[in-house]
Amino acid sequence: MSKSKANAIVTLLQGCNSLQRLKKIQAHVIINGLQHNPAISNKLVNFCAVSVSGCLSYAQLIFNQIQNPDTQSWNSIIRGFSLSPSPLQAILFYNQMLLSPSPSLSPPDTFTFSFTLKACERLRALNKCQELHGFVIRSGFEREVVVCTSLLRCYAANGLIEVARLVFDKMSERDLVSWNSIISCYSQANLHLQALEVYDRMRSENVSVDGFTLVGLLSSCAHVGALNLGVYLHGIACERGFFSNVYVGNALIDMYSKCGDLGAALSVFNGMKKRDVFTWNSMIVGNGVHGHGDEAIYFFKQMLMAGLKPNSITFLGLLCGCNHQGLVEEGVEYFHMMVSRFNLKPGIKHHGCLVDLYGRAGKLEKALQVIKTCQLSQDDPVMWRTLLGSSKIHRNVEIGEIAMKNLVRLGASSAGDFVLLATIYAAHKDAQGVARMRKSIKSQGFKTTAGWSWIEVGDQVHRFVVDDKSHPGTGMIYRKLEEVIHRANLVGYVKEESLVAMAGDCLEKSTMYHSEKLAIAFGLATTPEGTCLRIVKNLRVCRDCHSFTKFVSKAFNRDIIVRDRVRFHHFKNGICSCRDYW
DNA sequence: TCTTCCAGTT
Repeated sequence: MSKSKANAIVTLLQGCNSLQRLKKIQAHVIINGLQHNPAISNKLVNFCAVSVSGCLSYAQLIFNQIQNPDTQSWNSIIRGFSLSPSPLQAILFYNQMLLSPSPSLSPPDTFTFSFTLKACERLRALNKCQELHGFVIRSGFEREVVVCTSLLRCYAANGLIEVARLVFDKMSERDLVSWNSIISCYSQANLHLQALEVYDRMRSENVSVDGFTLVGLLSSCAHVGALNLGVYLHGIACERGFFSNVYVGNALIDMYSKCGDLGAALSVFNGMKKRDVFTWNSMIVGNGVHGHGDEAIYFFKQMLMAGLKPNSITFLGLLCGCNHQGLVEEGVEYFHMMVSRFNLKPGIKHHGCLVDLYGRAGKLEKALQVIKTCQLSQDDPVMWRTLLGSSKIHRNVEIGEIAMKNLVRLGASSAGDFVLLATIYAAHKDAQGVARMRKSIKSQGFKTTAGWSWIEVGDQVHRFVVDDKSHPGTGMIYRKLEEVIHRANLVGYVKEESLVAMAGDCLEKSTMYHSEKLAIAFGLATTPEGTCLRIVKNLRVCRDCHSFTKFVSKAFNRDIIVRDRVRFHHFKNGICSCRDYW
């Protein structure tokens, strides 16, 4: 067999772009007796496993015929399977590799570890990840940036973010991908403050950012409502030419709309040259959660005109918009359109939107019917809780009790649910009903979810919980709060005693120092006159805090935007954008 | 070779 023939075939393989053509080349390989030439086998496996999707079984066939696969061939087949729908195969090949008759001829290298770890990441195979970690250390690969980055991602995917951080901290050398990876791992683990802290460190170490960094950071800014930092990152994106990156554009839209600035989201949208489904969805969802149903519908229509196919998230955004604006007919129409026009099966969340849509509009029987006709919904506490919420708005005892019974049946009833039903009884002056609910709460010893609020001042995000005393400026904050309450009282604020307070010591003790009040006091004390305060809260705003914030916006002449668990409240001059309906 | 965006979740 001549060397030039082998070289010619390798060249042919390099230009090959289809399986059909590959099979022809393979025929030449066999005719010329080159099937055991390692360079050629390598190229063949690599081509099938990586370059053409769906050829993995063929790659495996060729691989099995290689008598003594070298490291490169093993890597090709492991990589192919690590990215495939069956990553477990990649791990099996890795095991085989270690057990091969002459392991010294094909020792695992950087590539082997990173591909196998990718498979572990996708499979959430923690044990294998730990085993690999040990081997990486023993074989001296822990100095390799790529291997360590793969390791940290693998730990993070398995929920061990602290271990991921440890791996990151111990790296002798880091590249931009490792920085980006730790940021995105934090962001995906909902540890947004940590993600933003990594950026502080990047800045102090003079590491420059790229599109990936920006996307991870913007996503965290969106979640904690860190608008100032988001705006700063927007500036960097424009300056360094990342604005044309569609991922960055989408992350910017999401950040602006989650931080309550839909105008800025729109201008980013308008400036984008390339838009994908994410872009449109971000606009539709953004308008939806702000209660701008008609705007969401407008963007949906534009999206169709631009030739894009909506997906299930598009419809969630649309339904959410219809919901907050009370567009019942439109919402129902879109719900049915999912199947009839786009062949998308509504999921549990779409049903949830429909229940909410009917419920808020007072069509409680219809809402109940939706739950009853969907098998999945009947066993979902969120559905019944939604119905209970609607029953409270419309003071419907009968449906409220049905919802409560089902929550109890599912073992999912919480203190908040009993409070809701108690409110309905109270509205009907049913003292016995209220007493029964109070008793249930006490006897079952429910705990409420701890509420917290963030506020961004400068480039720092400050977090407060109920009756928080942990902030370094606690003394100043509480003194300011006294002053704020006093000035709010002067313009008409009266503390609202809610049923929650009536229920006494089994629920939150004091509505005086709810986390948003502390955040507001802190914001007023530390920002210049006239600055808009933006607060993000994990729960719904309570009646008293809602009223308090309205009066504060008037007394201090400040715009205050509160993003609660479900929607935005924009307080201005004593009035809230939700018109007290939330 | 290692990295990214849209919902909702008590």
